[in-house]
Amino acid sequence: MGTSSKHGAATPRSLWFDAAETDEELRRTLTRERVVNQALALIAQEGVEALTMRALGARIGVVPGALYRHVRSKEQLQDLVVDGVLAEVDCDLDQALPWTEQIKVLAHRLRDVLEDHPGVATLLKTRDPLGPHSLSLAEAFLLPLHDAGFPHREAGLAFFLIVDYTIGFEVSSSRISVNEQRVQDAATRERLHEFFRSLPGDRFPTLVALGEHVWVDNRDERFTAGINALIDGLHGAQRLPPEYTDHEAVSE
Amino acid sequence: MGTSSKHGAATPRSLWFDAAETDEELRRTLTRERVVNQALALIAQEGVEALTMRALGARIGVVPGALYRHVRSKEQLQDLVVDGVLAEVDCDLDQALPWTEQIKVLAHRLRDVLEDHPGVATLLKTRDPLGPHSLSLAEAFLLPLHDAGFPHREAGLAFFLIVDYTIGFEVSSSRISVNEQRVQDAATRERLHEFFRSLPGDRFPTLVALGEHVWVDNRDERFTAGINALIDGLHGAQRLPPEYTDHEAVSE
DNA sequence: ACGATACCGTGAACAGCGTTCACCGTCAAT
DNA sequence: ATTGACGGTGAACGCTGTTCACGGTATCGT
Repeated sequence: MGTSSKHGAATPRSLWFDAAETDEELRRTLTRERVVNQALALIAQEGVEALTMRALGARIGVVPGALYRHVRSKEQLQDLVVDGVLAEVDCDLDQALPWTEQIKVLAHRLRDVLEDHPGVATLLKTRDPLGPHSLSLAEAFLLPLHDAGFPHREAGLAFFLIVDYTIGFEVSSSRISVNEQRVQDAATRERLHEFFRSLPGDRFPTLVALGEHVWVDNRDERFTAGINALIDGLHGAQRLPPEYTDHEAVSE
Repeated sequence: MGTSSKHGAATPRSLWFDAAETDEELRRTLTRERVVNQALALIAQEGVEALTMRALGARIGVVPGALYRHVRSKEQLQDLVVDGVLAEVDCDLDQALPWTEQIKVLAHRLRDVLEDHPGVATLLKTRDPLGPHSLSLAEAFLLPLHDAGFPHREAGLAFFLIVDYTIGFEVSSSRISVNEQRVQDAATRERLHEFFRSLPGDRFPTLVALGEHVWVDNRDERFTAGINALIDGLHGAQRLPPEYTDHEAVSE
């Protein structure tokens, strides 16, 4: 199995089983696991854009090129980081709860973990999650949906709807960076409100009226309300005929 | 907010009114407008990651540094590109339609435009859409919501819910790939299905059962179903008491 | 126990990136 | 006709991801 390093045909399995040989690798100073852990630590401390092969090498005390013995590319490293973060999501659910509650709990757990690792959501959107823990999470989402009676296709749709929203929400609302100012900075927010007030009221009547109430730092509320609305929509769609999605006239 | 980088100041207005002096700039060979247009063309032809100051300069027939006479940084260029794309969204709505339909139409228009400019959605998630056309779009979304009776805060929540989902969807689904190849490719999709079948069935029972039905290339269907569910959820929430979002127990 | 061998970090290099800046030509205004 | 600002040039700086020949080291077969 250890021989699968170079021409491994690069099926998704490579992401999967390569790390299984932890027995021998434990004694070595530099392992793939250590590289990924240090990458996570680096991201936690300095943000996701500080994840640089050189910076990571320096942090571990190794020349940049050495990392390539354990990781095929920076992209793969990012995949591994993503999966490492997703591993923190607790996928155990109380199956006695209604499916709507189970999904809500899981979505909130996912968001909390992403919140703890700012910037990682960005990676999640860029790469796609086929690592073992990503799949465990998918399984955890799909099971309640399936048990609730969603047919295969609809369960898939609902799954993507929830996950896309959760990740997308986190990507867009958590753009922070360490040095740059975020909206919850009071001064910046005040400038933003002033900006809205300065807009031409004839062109953006609703916007200037609602502006200060819209661009506020109420991310928790936004996410909770979003997930609730979304799941309510799914709940309603569940009891409708399968032709439910056929509002073709909409997309003109 | 991410629009201003280091030298503070730089209120959002800069994005707005800088380009207002088009009178004199028209006769010059290289204008900000031309730079942005060429950037859009470059992205359309070679993808968003091909947008490089050097490549853009070469395409225009100019040394890279020359671009900085018209654009403060690559970040600002990206902001301008985003706003240029958003300008293509038709914001006129038939106010006779129910608000749900208006929002659906608008969301679909937004998605269609983003679909026409692959990769731009990525920029949208990274930068803050505060350009004039971004604001027009926000206005177009907020008006029907406001008219439908959503209070300020709830209109804002609904607006972000819809926009976050639409953009997030486009970001994540426009580049689903396995080892760099898109899922559209039938062979790759077959490999993906095979991958799902190869998964340990005891760990991912639902996943292997639904796998082939979940990861399929039905993005149009996914988006339509998602938007419908989402708006139905909003529609339902509209008639509920404001304490509606207080399922605090959910986030454990 | 010894030599072969596979492993793995080193150091240097390459190509490309965004960005800056002194320089100088061209054009508009005085 | 002189001045002066504007704007493109070319070269450089410091950064990035990635590759590769070179050794040293630890393991394995005999």
